[in-house]
Amino acid sequence: MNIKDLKYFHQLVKYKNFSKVAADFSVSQPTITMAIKRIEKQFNSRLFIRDQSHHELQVTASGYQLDEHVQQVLNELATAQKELKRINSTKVLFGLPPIIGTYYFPSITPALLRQGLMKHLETFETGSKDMLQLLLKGSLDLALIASLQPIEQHQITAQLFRNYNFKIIVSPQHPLARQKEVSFKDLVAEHFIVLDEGFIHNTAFKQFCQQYDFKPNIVYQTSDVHVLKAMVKENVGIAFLTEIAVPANEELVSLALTDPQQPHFLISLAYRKNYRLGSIQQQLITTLVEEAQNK
Amino acid sequence: MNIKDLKYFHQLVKYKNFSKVAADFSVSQPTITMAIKRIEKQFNSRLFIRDQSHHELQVTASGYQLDEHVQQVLNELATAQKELKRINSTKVLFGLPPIIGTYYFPSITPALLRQGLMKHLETFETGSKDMLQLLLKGSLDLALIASLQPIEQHQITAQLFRNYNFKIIVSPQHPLARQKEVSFKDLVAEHFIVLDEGFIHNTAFKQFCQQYDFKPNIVYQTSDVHVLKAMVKENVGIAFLTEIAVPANEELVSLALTDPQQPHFLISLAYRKNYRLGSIQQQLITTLVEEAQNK
DNA sequence: TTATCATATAAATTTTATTAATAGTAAAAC
DNA sequence: GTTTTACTATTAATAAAATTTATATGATAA
Repeated sequence: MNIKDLKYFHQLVKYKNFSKVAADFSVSQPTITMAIKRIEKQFNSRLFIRDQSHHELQVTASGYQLDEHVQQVLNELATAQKELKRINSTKVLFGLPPIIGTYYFPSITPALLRQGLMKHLETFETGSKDMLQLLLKGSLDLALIASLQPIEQHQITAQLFRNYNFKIIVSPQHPLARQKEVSFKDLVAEHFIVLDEGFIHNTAFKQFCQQYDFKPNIVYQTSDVHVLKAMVKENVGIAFLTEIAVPANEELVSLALTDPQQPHFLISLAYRKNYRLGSIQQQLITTLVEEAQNK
Repeated sequence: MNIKDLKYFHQLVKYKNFSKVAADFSVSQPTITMAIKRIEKQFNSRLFIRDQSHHELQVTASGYQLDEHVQQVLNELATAQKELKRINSTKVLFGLPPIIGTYYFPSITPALLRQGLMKHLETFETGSKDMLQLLLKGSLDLALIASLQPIEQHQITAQLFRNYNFKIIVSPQHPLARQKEVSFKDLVAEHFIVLDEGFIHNTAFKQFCQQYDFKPNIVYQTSDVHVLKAMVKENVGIAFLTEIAVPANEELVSLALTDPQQPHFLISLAYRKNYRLGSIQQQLITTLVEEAQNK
C-alpha cells in the first residue's frame, strides 16, 4: 500500500469528485480510480458508492471510518517529517505566547543562560490556542501554554507549573481605585478594554459575563497588552488581566476578584508524548520546572 | 512512500540486522537496503549507522524518533483493517471482563433485549488489563473495563459509570464473621485466597499490602471467582473482593474495610476516540449509560 | 591467508502505477 | 429527443518502481 493512495483517498472523501482530486494532485483521473480500487481491495470494503444518479459520490460508513485512521496516519508522517528536519539542528523550537513571553519568561532566562541553554532555543510567538495545534502538527517541539483548565490532550504531555489569578485593573483616578477587591458582578456598568480572541483572557472574561448574565460594555479590543494598559491608565475603561501581567511598579491599581468560582491563568509546559527528549531537551525541561518551583 | 518500507524500517530498528529482516519478510537482503535508502532519502536523515567494526547496526536519534511515528502509523492501519472487517457485520464486538460479565452485565440485559440490541452484541471475555490493549489495537469496538483509577488513555473515550467498594469475605465459621467491618492492617495473620494477575483485585490487594508493609500469606491463587468463593466457604482462607461479586444470598460474610485510603472498583465504558458510532452503537452506549444511572 | 558475516552495488526482471485514448452513463441543455 | 456536459470506468501501452540474482566490498574471526 502506498501513502500516495491514502492521500488520494483522503482528498476524495473531502471533495467527493475523482476528477477534482486528480487535478489537485496533477495526475490523470484514472490514477485516482485505480488508487481507490487498490484501497478498496486492500481493506476489502466498499468505501464509496458511485451513484451517478444522485450526482454526488457517496462515502460509505466504512469510508468515513477509514478516513479517521488515514488522517491520523498522514498527520503522523507529516509530523515525523517536520521533526526530523529539526532534529539535527540542536535547536529546540519553543512556543511562547506573548503574555508569558513578556512577563514570565524573562525571569527564567538567567537560569537558562547559566546552563548554556539559551543558544539552543528558537522561540516562536503566537496565542496559546494556536500553540496546541502547532505542537500536535509537529511544527513546534516544546511550548509554554496558558489555559484556564489543565491541558488534557491525548498525544500531549503537559506539566502544569504556575497558577495565577485574574485581576481587575483600573486607573488611580477611577472610583474603584479606592477598593482592594471587587466582585465581577458589580462591574456591569463599567467600560471595558479587552484583549483579542486569541487570548484566553477573552474566554475567561466571557465566562464571567455569562455566569452573571450581563452584556459587557466593551469600548476597545486589542491584541497588545501595552495598549490595553495605556488605555486603562488614561481611564478610558477598566480591564481584566492576569496578575502576572501587572508588575507592582506600574501606575495602575489592581483589584482582586472576590467571586467564589473564578477561572485561573494556568501555565503549562507541553510537548508531544512521542517527542524523544535528547539531553538538551531534558535539561531544558528540568530547568524550566525547577525555576517554576523556586518562585 | 510505501507502507511496506515502513514495516521493513520498523523491523530493522528492532533487529538491527538487514539480513534478518529480509528473511523475516521472505525477501532478498538488497530489498531492505534499498527500502531503507528510500526512507532515508524521503526524510532526508541518517537513520542508521552502518559501522561494521562494532558488529552491530546503530540506530540514530532520528531513527528512533521516526520509529515512534512509524509504530503509530502501522498500528493505525492495522486497527483500520480490523475495524473495517467488522463494520458491515452489524455486530459490535464488546469486551466484557469476567467479573463484570457475571455480576453486573446480566442486570442490564433486559433493557438491551427490549431495545433489540442483544443480537448485535458479540461479547469477548478477558481481563480488564488486556481489554484496554485490545481496544487500542482495534480488536474490540467497545468494552466495559474495571479499573482502580478513572481511565485516562489518549485515543480512548471512557465513561466512568459505576463505583464499588472492595470487601473482605470470610466463611461464617471464621472468627471475623462476627464483625461488620475490619481494617486491612489487622489482617496480617490471615490466610488469603487471591485472584490472578489479570484481575485488578490483584493490584488493589498489593497496594494495600504495600501500604501497611506486610507480606500476605497467600494459600491459593485462582482465576475463577467461583473457586475463590468455594474455598472461602470451606474456610480455607479469606478473600478480598468487590462488593459487586458478593450477592447477599450467598453463605458468605462480607466485611467493609474501614481504611481511610482505599481503592475502588470502577467500571467504565470505553471505546476509541476515532471509532465512528453508528446508530446501533449510539443506542447501545445510551442504553448502557442510562441503565448504569438507574441503579 | 582464508573463511565468514554483513551490507552494498549493478544489471536484469518483475511488479506496479500512470497515462492516453476511449467508452459508458446519467443528467442538463438545447 | 438529440446533443452536450460532467463523471467515472476500462483498456492497452508506457513509465516507474521494487525486487531478485549475482557479485563486490569491507571487516572481523578462524
